[in-house]
Amino acid sequence: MVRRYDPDRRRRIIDAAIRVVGAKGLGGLSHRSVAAEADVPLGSTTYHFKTLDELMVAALRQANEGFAKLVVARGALEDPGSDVAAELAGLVGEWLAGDRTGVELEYELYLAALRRPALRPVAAEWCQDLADRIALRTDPVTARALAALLDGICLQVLLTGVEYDEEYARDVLARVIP
Amino acid sequence: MVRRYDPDRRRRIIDAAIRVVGAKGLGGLSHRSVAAEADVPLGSTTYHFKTLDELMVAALRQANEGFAKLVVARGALEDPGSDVAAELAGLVGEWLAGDRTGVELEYELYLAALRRPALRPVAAEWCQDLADRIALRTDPVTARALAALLDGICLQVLLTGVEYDEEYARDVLARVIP
DNA sequence: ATCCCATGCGTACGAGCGTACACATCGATG
DNA sequence: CATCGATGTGTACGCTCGTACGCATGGGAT
Repeated sequence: MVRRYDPDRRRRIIDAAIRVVGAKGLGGLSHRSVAAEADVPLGSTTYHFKTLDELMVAALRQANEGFAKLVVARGALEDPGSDVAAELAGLVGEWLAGDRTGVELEYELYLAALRRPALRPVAAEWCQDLADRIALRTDPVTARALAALLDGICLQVLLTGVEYDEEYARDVLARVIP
Repeated sequence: MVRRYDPDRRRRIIDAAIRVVGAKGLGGLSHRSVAAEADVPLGSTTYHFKTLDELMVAALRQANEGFAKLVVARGALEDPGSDVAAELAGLVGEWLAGDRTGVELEYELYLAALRRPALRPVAAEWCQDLADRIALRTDPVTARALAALLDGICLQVLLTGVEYDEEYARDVLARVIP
């Protein structure tokens, strides 16, 4: 009965949800676990998010900004003279290099969209955003293919435990660019 | 107390598990749901599979043969003179065309493997198998890239709801082949 | 023929879950 | 200042779950 009328309550719940998914996976996400992590009562999470899907969508939306921010921070895809394949390969390398919690989170939510229609639009947005960014430097068809290949490469790294090989990525990405 | 000494008990439980995952997703898999689907008592599933992970591994291993069987049935990748890109694009088209239960199942495995180390080897096997098959017709590096691109394309189709475009797939796959 | 134990069966327990709902508390509105 | 709605809080209900455990059974080893 202490922290009443918290203006950031909603945001804090979303942040907590991201931490929970990062720590325990999507399966560990529940109104209760989020409430505990956010240090708010159970009723508060159910008030702001009637269903778990709603909470997931909000969390996924926020988490998905991770890669986008990396792109901006790196200033990738900006210089029209640079090697697109090399830039993308480097970008993914940096993304995978640090704390992989964010990466795993993105893909977990991404793949969860397979079974949860509510997440589908968010996943589609993520695809589209990436393709759009790449399309600044290539034609749209190539951009979509590059996005698909990047996804595939990331998944292979995450799932098979194989090391990310930036050389290899740059090479095969370059092949897709006509 | 009727069906005692069922020699196929284990197999029937696995089959039931596959049906359950196909119908309700991995999240719907539980000892109880499988027991109900297989029409066996709860104790029987827990006896044959101490943990859910064990059951998942068995079920997914069996389910993963789906794509491989399709490859064999189609006789794909056999004729050394054929167009590899076209064959792969057609294969995926056929895979995605019919009942998508098997397809979703495969990708659900990916999702689960992200968080469950027990499933990682199974996912890795699937990746490796596909790459090996393709490597019959290309060098290993290209094969791995093709497998990644196929994954990415499938995911885009499954997640964004966009129609599978075999022409497009054939085109971009061909670009990867040197 | 006897015995052992892998296998099958039923039940019970405690934990965690989503949901619902009644009550408390402020901010804004008039 | 009075009121009302939005927001926050606490609790309780009914459900499903994994797990454990005791008993039953009969095939195969001896």
